[in-house]
Amino acid sequence: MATIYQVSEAAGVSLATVSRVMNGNAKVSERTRKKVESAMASLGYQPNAIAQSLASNRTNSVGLLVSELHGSYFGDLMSTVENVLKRNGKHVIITAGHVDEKREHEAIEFLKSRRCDALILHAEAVSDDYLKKLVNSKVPVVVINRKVDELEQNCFVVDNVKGGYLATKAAIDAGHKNIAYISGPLFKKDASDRLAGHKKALEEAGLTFDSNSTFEGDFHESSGQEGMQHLQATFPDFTALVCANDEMASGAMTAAREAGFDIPSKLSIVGFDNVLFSRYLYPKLTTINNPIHAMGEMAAHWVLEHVYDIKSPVPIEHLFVPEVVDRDTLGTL
Amino acid sequence: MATIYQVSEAAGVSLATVSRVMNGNAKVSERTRKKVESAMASLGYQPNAIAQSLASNRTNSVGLLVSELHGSYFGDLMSTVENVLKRNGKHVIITAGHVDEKREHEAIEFLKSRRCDALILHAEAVSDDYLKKLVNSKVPVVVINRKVDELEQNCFVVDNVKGGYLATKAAIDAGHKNIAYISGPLFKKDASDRLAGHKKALEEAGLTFDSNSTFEGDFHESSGQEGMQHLQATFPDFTALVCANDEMASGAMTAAREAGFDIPSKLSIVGFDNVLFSRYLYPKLTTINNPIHAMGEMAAHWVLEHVYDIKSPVPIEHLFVPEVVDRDTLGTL
DNA sequence: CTACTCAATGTAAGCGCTTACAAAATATCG
DNA sequence: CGATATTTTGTAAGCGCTTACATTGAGTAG
Repeated sequence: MATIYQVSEAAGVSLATVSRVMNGNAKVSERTRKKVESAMASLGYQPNAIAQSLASNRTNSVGLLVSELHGSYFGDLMSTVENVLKRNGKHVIITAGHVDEKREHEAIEFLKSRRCDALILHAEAVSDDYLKKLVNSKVPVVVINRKVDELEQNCFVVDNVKGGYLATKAAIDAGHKNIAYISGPLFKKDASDRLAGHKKALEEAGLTFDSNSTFEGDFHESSGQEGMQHLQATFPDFTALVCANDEMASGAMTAAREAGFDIPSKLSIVGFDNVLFSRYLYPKLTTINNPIHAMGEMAAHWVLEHVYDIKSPVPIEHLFVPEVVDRDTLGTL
Repeated sequence: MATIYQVSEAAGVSLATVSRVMNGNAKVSERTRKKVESAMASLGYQPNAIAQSLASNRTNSVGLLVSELHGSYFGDLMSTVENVLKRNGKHVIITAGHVDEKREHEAIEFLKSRRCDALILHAEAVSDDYLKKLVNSKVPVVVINRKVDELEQNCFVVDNVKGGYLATKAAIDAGHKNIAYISGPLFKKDASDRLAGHKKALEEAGLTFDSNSTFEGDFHESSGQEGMQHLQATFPDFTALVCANDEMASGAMTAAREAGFDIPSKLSIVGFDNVLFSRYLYPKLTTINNPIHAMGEMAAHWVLEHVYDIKSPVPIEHLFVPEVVDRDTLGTL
């Protein structure tokens, strides 16, 4: 593997000059630039990014922490972030935290040890305090899908309360009065916010909230099935079921079908997130759009602007509004 | 950010000693190890991975190229690879090639410039020659889902011909005689292999292959819908439809439903890959298991064994056999 | 022709580590 | 107890770049 030194020799110039043409910054005469470039080409020279980073204290890479490497939600997030960053010549280093405090912590430390120029975190398990400390350290950080007090400027979140509200409101508007709810794990802020929105919509419509109408799931498919089964016992007669995400809605649909409910004639279902596969489901899932794409883009632009001085083409927003995606699983009563 | 130098000062030892306790390799007396460790702790020292890499010529990271960062298939692959590598203290740097020769090439060059210790490539667009050159250069490379002549030892593939054969055979065994097929883009080896398997099964059963019975899709959902519509015109009366992947099968199911076909009573459908969501579909998709999980694991173990001298717990295999996953979309005639 | 600019290039000191090799400290043994 | 083997520690030379500063060499004005 050729080094800059060999290039400089071949081109008959100094290291500094080669470095200059590589970085295109300083003024190099056309003649020597040509010489250097042809030397590079003939040696198949490829700069050593590691050495560049060490010397320049810039890695041109931003760390991205997600909970999992699979799943539609994270797939969308990773894709979006990578796209806008790559378009600007920056690279993404992705790690997974698996919603586990220790592993998230390690993942973040890993990204820091790789000297990422900035971090984009979808951190679910790590404490607010840790995040605050992180933000106050040297490395620029943005947090996705989590609002931390005092860190508003670094957070990009969807209005989960509103989303939860809209989901249930849609069911109410369709004439439903007995509405069951499968929540996410309530220690997670987004899950509890969505539930809060659900309650708000009920209240506003003069419906009373019955604690038997709710099942606490874990955001995974299977807990949607469990929830459906559980709710049939604790809260029979519900005509609509709102789920805190699409995975659980899918599970609930399966369970409902097995229990002989036709969707949506006998049971309406509303999801949340609008992940890609929600549209492949049958019937196509009515859900709440979670603008993960927009948030990822915004987070990436924030980084470009704050770290690399590349102005964002769009104004930086921190709060995103969810919307109802009306498809086929919500029937009028 | 503390450096090794500051640690060495605080502990009253030399750089080398600090380095030694960090790497745990050389013999350091218990006493000085303690001193160094407490100095590290009190300084919050975190080694600079970049500097370590430059000095040691080891990055402890392996590059992973996938076509996309989203999608079940790649999600599974990334997860699996990351899991086994992380378990062994290695890190994964993920990039996307987007099935475009130029972008794949760039992505690989990026991984090389980051001095990854090894590369795991799901490369679809780059030429065989390029891959051969790559393998013959310094960096250890493994290729997933693509068999390159002369590079058998570096390739991990599923037997696509057999998979295609099994899918169609399953339909034949269920009594179907008019079997349509939606293939992937035929310039891709896996797509053409699967189609070859399909033809082989037909032939073996004494059924003649009618070119009107086939539609060339692009492996995406929407081309499944198109394919279904197209085939109704060119090859009416088919009772079973075999699709070269699950996404297209899902699209075909949607189109079939819209056209009023009940699945599986009026139309049977068989997919390929057994991605996660195939089980969420309604009816649950009968498909061919593509052991992407196993391949990812194997690729990771190959790297651990060949690059890091960590013996693989399982014998290294290069060819994986697909199997039928019998669910609800294949009906007997 | 000399003095002075200013652009183009070179020199060399790091960046934070690893690791041969050398030196010092300690253990072993007759 | 001294000589030798062995363990522990230190010294210093890189790894492949970037970049502040120094140098060179034209070009320009007087």
